[in-house]
This record gives sequence, structure tokens and C-alpha cells, in this order.
Amino acid sequence: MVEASQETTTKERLRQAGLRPTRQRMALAGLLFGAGHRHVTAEMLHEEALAAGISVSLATVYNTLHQFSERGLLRRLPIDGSKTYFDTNVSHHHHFYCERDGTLFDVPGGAMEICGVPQAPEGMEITSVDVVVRVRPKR
Amino acid sequence: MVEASQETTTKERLRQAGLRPTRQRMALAGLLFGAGHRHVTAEMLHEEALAAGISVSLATVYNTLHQFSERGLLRRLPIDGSKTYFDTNVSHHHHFYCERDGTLFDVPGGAMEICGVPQAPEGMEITSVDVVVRVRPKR
DNA sequence: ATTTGTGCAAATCGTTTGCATCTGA
DNA sequence: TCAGATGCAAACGATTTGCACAAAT
Repeated sequence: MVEASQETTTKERLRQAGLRPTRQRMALAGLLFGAGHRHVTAEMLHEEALAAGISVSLATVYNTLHQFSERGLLRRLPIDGSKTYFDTNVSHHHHFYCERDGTLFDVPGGAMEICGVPQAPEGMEITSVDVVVRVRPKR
Repeated sequence: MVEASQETTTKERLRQAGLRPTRQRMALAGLLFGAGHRHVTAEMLHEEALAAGISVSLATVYNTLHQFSERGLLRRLPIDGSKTYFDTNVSHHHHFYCERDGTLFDVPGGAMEICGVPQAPEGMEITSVDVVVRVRPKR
């Protein structure tokens, strides 16, 4: 009954977010929220879905990731680079980023904080403060 | 004589950086370093050059920006988004970024600092810590 | 029945590359 | 002379879009 109740929960979650629980969204939500926190790109999630036998187009993966982000189910990570990452951990935290292989890690909670956030320029308000710690393999 | 001496200085600067002072590089350096600190994209610099009557291809602008960055004349800004920005201020500082119109401002020096930089994951070393304060127009 | 979502392929955007030609030391 | 630079156009990778078709309420 575990799967069934999990499915019910996911369905409920989507509904509460104002999204119809379609086949594709249910499946992608399953992959995203099924086990611990994850950092994914559209490409990665698409491949994973295909590998899992879930037929879904890349365009739909993009749509879904954006819709989930808008509804607060995911956090869009504005790391640099060409690719966009999405984080299933929507709470406030920062990241290590390795340009070499494009991997992302969380900075352990509380290990690093910003001191003295400045006020935004005239007529602007702050929406977020993102810290990216760039790393590379030693030696 | 002001222009002449400035030109000499630029030429010298390029030479010291190990770059031949070609027509195009001299011209682009003039635009970049001629007046105060700037944040530019390849596109912006290219248009500016054309507007100034400097004939240069976009590919060369990209080449030049990258070469300047490698030699420490510019700082590549890994702000998010699709575009890459280059900063003529190579000293350590952080940025405000407005996604709405893609503008960048410096965070006033010393207004904000990182407390407790964590150690990098096993086998990795930190190359930089970048802070981006995202802002949007009020109301 | 009506609204909403999906898939596909083509289109877009910023950036890079291959290669023939030119230029500065 | 000749390594190094440049320009052009084609190639690229990630993302978006237009539109016909399918699925949810």
C-alpha cells in the first residue's frame, strides 16, 4: 500500500499547487521527490525518465520544471553556465559548484552566512541572495 | 597629446599581458578601460564598437574578452542567465543583478561579507566565492 | 464540452569553431 | 617570413515556441 498512498500524496500535492495531476507530472514528481534532495537539469531528468520507461518529451520536462518552480515545489538555481539546475530542497542554503564536471553540492547548513546585506539600490528590492562557492579538483 | 600617451599606455598594457596590440584589441581596450569601471557583454561591446566606427567582428570581440580575462585585465562574471558579463573592475567585490532588465551594479565595497567560508568537499579546492544579490524594481 | 497539457519539430539565443585570409613583429 | 589574429559563416547546445492532438475535469 506504500506506493498507493505515496501516489495519493503526490496527487494531492499537485492539486494543492494548482496543477492537474497528469501522467507525466506524476511520474516526474515521483522521480524528483521520491528520494532525498536532488539537483537536476532538464536534460538529466528527461534521460532518467526515459530510462525508467516513462515516455515524456523534453519540452514537457522543461514545462514541468518551470511550473514546479513557480509553485514553490522546486528552487531554480541561477548558477552560472549555460545549464539551469533545479533543487528539490527549497529551503535557504548555498552551493558548491564544480565547473570542471558541472556538479553541485549543498554547503552544509549554517556553515556560511552573509554579514551585512546591503540595501538595494533606489527603487529596487532584494529578491534573493545567492552564494556560489566555485571549486575544482585539487592538484 | 593626451590621446597619444593613452594609446602608448594601452599598447604597453597589452604587450605586458602577452598580447599583440592589434587594431581591434587596441580599440576594444580603449572602450573598455577608457572611462571608469564597466559591466559589459560581448553583444554590448560589439554594438558599441560598431557605433564608434570600429569595424570588428563579434567573434573577435568574444576572443578578445576571453583573452583579456585570462590575462587578468577583466573579470568574467558568472552571474546566472544565458549571457556572460565581463567586469573591468578585477578587484574582489559582489553584485546586484536585476533579472528584469539584465543590469548589473556593484555592491558597495565592504558593505557585505561572507562569514565562515566552509571547507571544500574532499579533494576539492575553492577557486572563488561569488555572491549575487538579485533585485527587482519595487512595486 | 471545455479547458489544460503534451509532443514534435522548427525557431531562437548566446556562444564557439573551422578555415581561408590578413597583419604585425 | 610566419606565427598569431581576424572575419565570416556554419555549427552548437540549451531552451523556447507554435500548433495539432490528447487527456482531465
